[in-house]
Amino acid sequence: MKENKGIDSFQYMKDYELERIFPVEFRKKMRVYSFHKGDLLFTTGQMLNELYFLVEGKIKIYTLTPEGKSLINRFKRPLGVIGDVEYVKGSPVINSVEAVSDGVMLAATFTDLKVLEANHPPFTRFLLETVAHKFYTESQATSLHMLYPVEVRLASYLLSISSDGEGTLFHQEMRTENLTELAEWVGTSYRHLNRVLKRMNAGDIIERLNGSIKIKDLEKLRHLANGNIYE
Amino acid sequence: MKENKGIDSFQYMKDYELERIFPVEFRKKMRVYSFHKGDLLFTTGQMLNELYFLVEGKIKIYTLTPEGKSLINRFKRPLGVIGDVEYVKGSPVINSVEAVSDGVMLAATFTDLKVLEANHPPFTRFLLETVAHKFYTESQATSLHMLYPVEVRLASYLLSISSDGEGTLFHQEMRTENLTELAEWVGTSYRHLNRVLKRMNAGDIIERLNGSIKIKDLEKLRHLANGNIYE
DNA sequence: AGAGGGAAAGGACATATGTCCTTTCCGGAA
DNA sequence: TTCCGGAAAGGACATATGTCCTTTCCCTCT
Repeated sequence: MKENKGIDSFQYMKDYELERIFPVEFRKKMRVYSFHKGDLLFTTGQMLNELYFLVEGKIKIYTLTPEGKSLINRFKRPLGVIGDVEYVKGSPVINSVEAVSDGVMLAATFTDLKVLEANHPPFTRFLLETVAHKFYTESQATSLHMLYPVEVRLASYLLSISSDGEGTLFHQEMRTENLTELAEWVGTSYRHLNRVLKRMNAGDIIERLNGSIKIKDLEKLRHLANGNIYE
Repeated sequence: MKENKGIDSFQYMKDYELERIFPVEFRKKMRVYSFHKGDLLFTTGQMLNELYFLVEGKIKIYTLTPEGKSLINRFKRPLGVIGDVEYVKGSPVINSVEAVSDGVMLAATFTDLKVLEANHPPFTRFLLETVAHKFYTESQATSLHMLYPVEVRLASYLLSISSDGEGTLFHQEMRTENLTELAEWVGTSYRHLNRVLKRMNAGDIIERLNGSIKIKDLEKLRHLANGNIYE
């Protein structure tokens, strides 16, 4: 990730309604960074001195254990805030962050932000809402993970990414970029994920074609997920 | 839980440094409730209209599944804040709350708080710090739960409650109020907890006497916990 | 078309954890 | 002291999940 002065940060701030929380003078102090797919953006334990706003692209937040196991905590798309908890607590980075696609982030230093907070309450309020939402999501996820088997979590996941707006609800097709990643997301091993997928396949709940997963029976899936849904 | 006008809320506010976040005029609007051991204080799904401050006693926050399984998310002692996320998000209560002992809570209505926020930034800041810390803790717990077996979580728990301040570190004795509760806390079944305890016992890591657990080998325990520790 | 590499699928076996019961133990009520 | 009930301990068996490998499949490059 590196600074990119050629990008118009003001447009992004307008698009994502950051103007309300950042006064004009403040906006000028912010920096713009761009990154590429696969970049390791932040690492557990590292100290931050800037708060970041994801305004373009997709990133994933994950935990690495000393033994090398990895668990994806969540994905983020614009508008995502990175480093909020670290800013408030003054603690080192909790989870590692990796770019899933190319993207852009805006940044403001902690020092500037502290000054801003002193004169501009809306920013603190914004942070509060952000963190509250993160907590809420995390809390739901914890319960889901602790109380139900992989099958249920997988069903929830499939439901949450199947855009169920229209009537063309059925036979949704969603190519999983990568089964390994999916496994890390639901918090299980690749092997086991495969096993559960096979079971769902046998139960005519989904259909697997060339590595893609097609939902065949939304009702059964809902029944499996048992009311649980991500986010 | 019921209102108790006989209790001096001002003393509590002084003790827990709430005076900084609540101006004098505001303090008068706050109510005091007392509750008894075993009281069900809040239930999942319920709507709140007050924010609570635990100033006396101990409570537990837990999740109940439709199937009746239960998972303890955390315990709280003074000063604990209850309803912060619900206040910010305007959402129904996430987890149920039960009194573990008799206790006292102060309360302020959401309506009053919104007015307060508009004129008194320190309160918003306080909430932000509270929620950030909750998120941090929750996040650690999630990783621990997802990535390690019960044995590790149990070791972490035992370490976290063994006050390791003095030199009398060894042979700490801590009577688990209740093994069932401990099981819900580490997120496993009573049976399995028992099994793991037995294994630790056989490994001379702990010693079980009349339902109490005595730590025999702190080093082994640390090794098991593998650097993970609650809170 | 042929070769090679990485992801997908799955077999075999071990471990972790859950469920259902039965047996012990211990402290309080009679 | 005796009896009883709830909590502690643990046996037996089923299920969930992990680990280590091997086999298939595609896709791409040559």
